[in-house]
Amino acid sequence: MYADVILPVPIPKWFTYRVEAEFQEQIGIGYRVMVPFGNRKILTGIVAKVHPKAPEIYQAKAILDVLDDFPVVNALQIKFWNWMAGYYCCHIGEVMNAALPSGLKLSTESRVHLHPNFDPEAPGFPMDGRELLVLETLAKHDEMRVEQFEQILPGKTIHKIIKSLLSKGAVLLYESVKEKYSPKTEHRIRLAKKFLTEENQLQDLFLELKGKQKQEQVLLQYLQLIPVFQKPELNDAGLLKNVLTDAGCSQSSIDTLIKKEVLESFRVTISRFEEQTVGNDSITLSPLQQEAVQEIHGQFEDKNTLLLHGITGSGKTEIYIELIKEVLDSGSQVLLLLPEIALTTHLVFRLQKVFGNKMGVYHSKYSDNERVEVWQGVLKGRFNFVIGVRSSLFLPFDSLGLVIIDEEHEPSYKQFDPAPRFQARDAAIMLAWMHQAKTILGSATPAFESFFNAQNGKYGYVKLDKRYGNAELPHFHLADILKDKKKNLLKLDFTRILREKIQDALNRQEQVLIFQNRRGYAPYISCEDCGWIPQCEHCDVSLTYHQYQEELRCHYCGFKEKPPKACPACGSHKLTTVGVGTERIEENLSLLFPEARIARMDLDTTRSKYGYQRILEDFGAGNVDILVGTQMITKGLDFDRVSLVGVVDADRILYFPDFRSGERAFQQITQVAGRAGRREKTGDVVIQTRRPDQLIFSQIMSGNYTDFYQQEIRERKQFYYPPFIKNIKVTTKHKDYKTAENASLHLKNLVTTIEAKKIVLGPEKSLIGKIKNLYLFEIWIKLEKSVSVQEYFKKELMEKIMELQAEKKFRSVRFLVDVDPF
DNA sequence: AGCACGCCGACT
DNA sequence: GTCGGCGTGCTC
Repeated sequence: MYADVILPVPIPKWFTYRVEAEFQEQIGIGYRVMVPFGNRKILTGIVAKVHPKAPEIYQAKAILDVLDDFPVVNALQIKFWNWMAGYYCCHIGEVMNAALPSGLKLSTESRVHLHPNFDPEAPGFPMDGRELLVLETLAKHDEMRVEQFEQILPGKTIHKIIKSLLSKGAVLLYESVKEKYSPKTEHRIRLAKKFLTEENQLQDLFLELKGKQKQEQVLLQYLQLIPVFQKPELNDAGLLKNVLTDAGCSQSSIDTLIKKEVLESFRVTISRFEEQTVGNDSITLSPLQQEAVQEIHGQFEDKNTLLLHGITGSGKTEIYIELIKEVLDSGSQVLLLLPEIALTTHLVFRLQKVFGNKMGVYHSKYSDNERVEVWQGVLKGRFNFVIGVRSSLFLPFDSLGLVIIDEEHEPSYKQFDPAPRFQARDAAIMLAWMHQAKTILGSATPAFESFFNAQNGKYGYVKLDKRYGNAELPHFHLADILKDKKKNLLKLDFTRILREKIQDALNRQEQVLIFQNRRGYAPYISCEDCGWIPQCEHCDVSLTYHQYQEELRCHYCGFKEKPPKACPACGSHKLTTVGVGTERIEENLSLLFPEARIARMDLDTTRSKYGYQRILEDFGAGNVDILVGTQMITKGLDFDRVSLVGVVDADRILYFPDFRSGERAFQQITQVAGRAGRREKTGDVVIQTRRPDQLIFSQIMSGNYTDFYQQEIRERKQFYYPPFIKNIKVTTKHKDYKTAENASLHLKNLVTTIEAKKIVLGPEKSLIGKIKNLYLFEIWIKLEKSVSVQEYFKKELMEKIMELQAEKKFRSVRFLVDVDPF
């Protein structure tokens, strides 16, 4: 028998291994196996297929070990991985890497042993000083990890020395596999069994303990808590040690009793997730919501995917809950995808109250061990309902009935950097299709792709356009930055109207959100005399000034340095900051409103595990009057006391060189505006711009998504943009500018020859021309939207890339393929 | 992607 | 001489 194994390596090949007789019974699709790879390495992979066909052109190596008693991945998942690798032009090993929580990936460590037959006294081996040092250290430690020698012998010579010792027969080297996941355990104690079976034993024991007060006390306390004769099953479960110590028993007496074998100490595996109360919160749907549920059911008769277009505060959550309940009752599983930030909000608590411990949460800030437990929970049926971020798509579901993607327009559903560069919304639709499940896309401002599909009937469409409790849309105000500037009314980047509105809100003790989509203090600093701007050494960007840490930082590679005292170009001391980031807004606000309590929420203040939660809780508790933030604040804030939202610089969002900038601006401004005023109160939104005459503002203000869509979509059609075509971007990356450009140009020429209806643009320097010392060039392909054309084209494209990489001069060029890029 | 192999320059 | 740089080839 042979097994095709998926390995975590980016090589577009199957790896076939021999299955020895001893494993033939135990192996199957989805089992983790340990296999030798190359000379030294041992990898763990997942079995994708078991078959009797021996590979023809090479000798298959044997599988070393099968690691599981039951598969950790099911056949459907492997099918899904395969689809993803094909669609997003990457290797299945890369998909596997993204899919498995790293706790399920095993790592191997090289360990070194002294050879048992090696006699250090025996002469004849010339050993140099460093070899002797290694031997001496080994003699003391018996066994060591290779990396441990790095402390003793700095430099990269360790491997050579060990190799030399190996050839002299002085040491042995072996690979030890370490399972990264470790279950959480608890230390418990209980009364030894023998005291339960014979009653006299216990009396004898008390006689024996006479005079040993402390020990007696322990025993009495234990018996008081656990009535061992009435309820012997309680004794089996035992007691946490600290329950006794908390009750005043002495630690050492407990230990003595354990030593005397009166008490036994044992460990039990416990879950990292507290048992929640079984959900029993019921919900009542409003008549409108009931109607929507009915409509969804109706459309699901002949549509598999549905767009639920519900404005902020229209009560989508209750509709979700109702539908989830129905599917769970029918015995199927449910997946609810959310953008990361939305996972920290009441929505989760809300759902937890309803679904209790049937619901698993999969968050990117969870530890590895926690993720493995969610994975296993899904595998074993503990969690039939999971709410999680993009990567929860990969959990081992076997019978999904419903997938919901909330805030489906969110760009964070697209993974950029390591392959697979997948769009979780689209992948979820495919996953649902494989499960014969239904999909709901929920949003107040749908992605154009989704709305387009709803319009042409591919998706069902249900609209909720009444705010819950009939709360009204906020009042919008456009503030003309240039006009205020002329009249000298612009103070510290705030127009008069925004300042007044903030003051009003503060006076009424209401809260304010200020949105500025740029972190740091200022985008850059500049010399007033010669115009010099500090650039990153490794990237083609100017450095952002962060005042708080008093440093210049590159947002692309993390490079930082102290700002210079004088201009290095001309020596001038007139260095000023240019532009406005969140830090500066925060500072300006504290100057304008010294009495207000101000907080900031951006990547820099939320880096820690519970970063956002802390800020959100503070804000929710009313300890903060004004919250400044990047797009993070556009989601997940549902606080009744926010009555004003200010957008500092709408133009920044609008003039991004990208065909989606209009769509994005509409979404971001609408979303952040939705935070203003809820329930009975009507909120205010102030948008600062230099171009108040633009049509998009009136569309945002009237909440007229459809008008906006109609107008934009015409342009998309005219200029061949999605959703009318498929976009594929190929980036070439190399440390040498010319090589990167050349590779891109050659690829363009090759791609042009592929027979398909398409337009190829480029090569063009990337928006950021250099990142981490690598130059970036890209070509864009606009491709006809038929599935067969796409499949053919992608196959050809990958072949062309391989062709190029076979050429010497392009060997070290990296080609990154991004399907449906942002 | 790693990692070994192998061929060159810069030092003890 | 050796150490370590990196170009090249390979992984069932």
